[in-house]
Amino acid sequence: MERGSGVPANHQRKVFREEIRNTIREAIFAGELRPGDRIIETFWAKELGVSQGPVREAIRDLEAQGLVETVPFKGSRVRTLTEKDIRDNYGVRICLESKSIRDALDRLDDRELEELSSRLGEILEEMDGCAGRGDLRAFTECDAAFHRAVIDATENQVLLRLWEQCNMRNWFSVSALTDAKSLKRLQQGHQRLLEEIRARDVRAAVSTVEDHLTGLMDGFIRGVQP
Amino acid sequence: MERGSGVPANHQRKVFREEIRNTIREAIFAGELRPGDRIIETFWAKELGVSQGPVREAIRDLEAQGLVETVPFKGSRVRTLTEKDIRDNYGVRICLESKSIRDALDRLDDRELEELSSRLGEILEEMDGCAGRGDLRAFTECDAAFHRAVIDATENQVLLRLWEQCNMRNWFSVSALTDAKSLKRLQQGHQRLLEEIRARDVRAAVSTVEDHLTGLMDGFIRGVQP
DNA sequence: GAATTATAAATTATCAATAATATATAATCC
DNA sequence: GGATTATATATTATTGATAATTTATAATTC
Repeated sequence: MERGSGVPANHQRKVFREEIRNTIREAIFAGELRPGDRIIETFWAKELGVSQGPVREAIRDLEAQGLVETVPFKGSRVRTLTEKDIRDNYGVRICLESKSIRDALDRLDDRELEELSSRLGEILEEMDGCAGRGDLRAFTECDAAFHRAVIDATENQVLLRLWEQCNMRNWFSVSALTDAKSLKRLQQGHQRLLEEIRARDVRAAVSTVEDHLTGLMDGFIRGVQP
Repeated sequence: MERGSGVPANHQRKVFREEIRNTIREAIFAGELRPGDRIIETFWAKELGVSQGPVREAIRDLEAQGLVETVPFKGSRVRTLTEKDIRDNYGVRICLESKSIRDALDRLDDRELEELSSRLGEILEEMDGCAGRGDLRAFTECDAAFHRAVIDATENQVLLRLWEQCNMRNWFSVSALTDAKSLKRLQQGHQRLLEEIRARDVRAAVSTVEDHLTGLMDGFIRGVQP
């Protein structure tokens, strides 16, 4: 893990911890590290050619993100999600996303709403492509981008920060929603949501987003608990 | 910072990081560290007789809690809250607390609701005492305990975790609500809230909690931006 | 004197080594 | 043989020292 030479004089200088965090997170998403598996500081230090300290910090970051559980002096493990964990999570996420729709429609004027709609439209096109070729990974990114765009429109940083902690996009690898038909259906749900947002129909949009997220949740639960 | 002898063989062993975190947080709440002030790792290490590492981790914790901002290689500062930050924060908090009321009333049977009510009643008594003697600090603790009790009743861990990140109890030191009269009024608001919860009147309770939190927010904003 | 470049000081980021703690394994006792 | 105690091993928590980086100060140039 070299540094110094090739790295441009970037102002927001990268720091080991971040790279390590991303590497471990990738290992989790890729399924190399499965729920319940231990994450051993010294192992990753050796693996990545760094010392224990930065690895520790990276693991703490993942802990704050809810991906990892740590017990003092015993160590860290990839968090195991129970069905209840997932339900709790989606419950809160629905709550936050409903608020984001209300707030966004409240504060955007017609021109801004049109901009948002066109941005959402672009995302939907890409999402459609992902659904067509059954690319779950990319689809999940689009899905996150869609919902995030609405939250961004509220310009509420706190809302964004908390939402990121309970959008479980990262856990997609265990999801059961893999077939193209499911993805296509999901994409159509977003299409409908976009139209309702554009029409400033808060009630309908909130209801649609609730249905959508509940559906995701069910797929998730089936994936985790087969 | 001794350890070892007096500490009981507690299963959830304390670790330096936590003590340090609490100490620094106290310094922030007590106003020793004001918004914008730097938090220097080596200073606190010397101050507390520990090394730099645990202090670093403690600061990272505070960062995750939103109390501190860090830029790589430059250091950490106590976060400065703008009026917008506070509004965003309370907006989300209202959202989460409204959900907690709905969910709690939804899942508790009559006996459980009675238990919750009596617990809330106890807290209110203590709160009344705090208001009487104008003890803002203790009052704030009671206030947090009250709202937290409702959230605990939902048994939704995610809700609890996110709520803790946007309950700004910790920032009370800059609050303008110091006179006994204000505290008394706040306490009465909680009394009313308790009655509405006990009566399972979701709509009224949600409305009351919105008013209450909005009032807190206004006091907060006045305190920050005099 | 203003701008620019060197130098020094302060601070963070990382490392390598050690202490503290927990878990696994072997030895002992009954 | 099963329970209990010692021993060894693995891992985390902490330390003290060093490298990397930024900020402040002095020297230089025009």
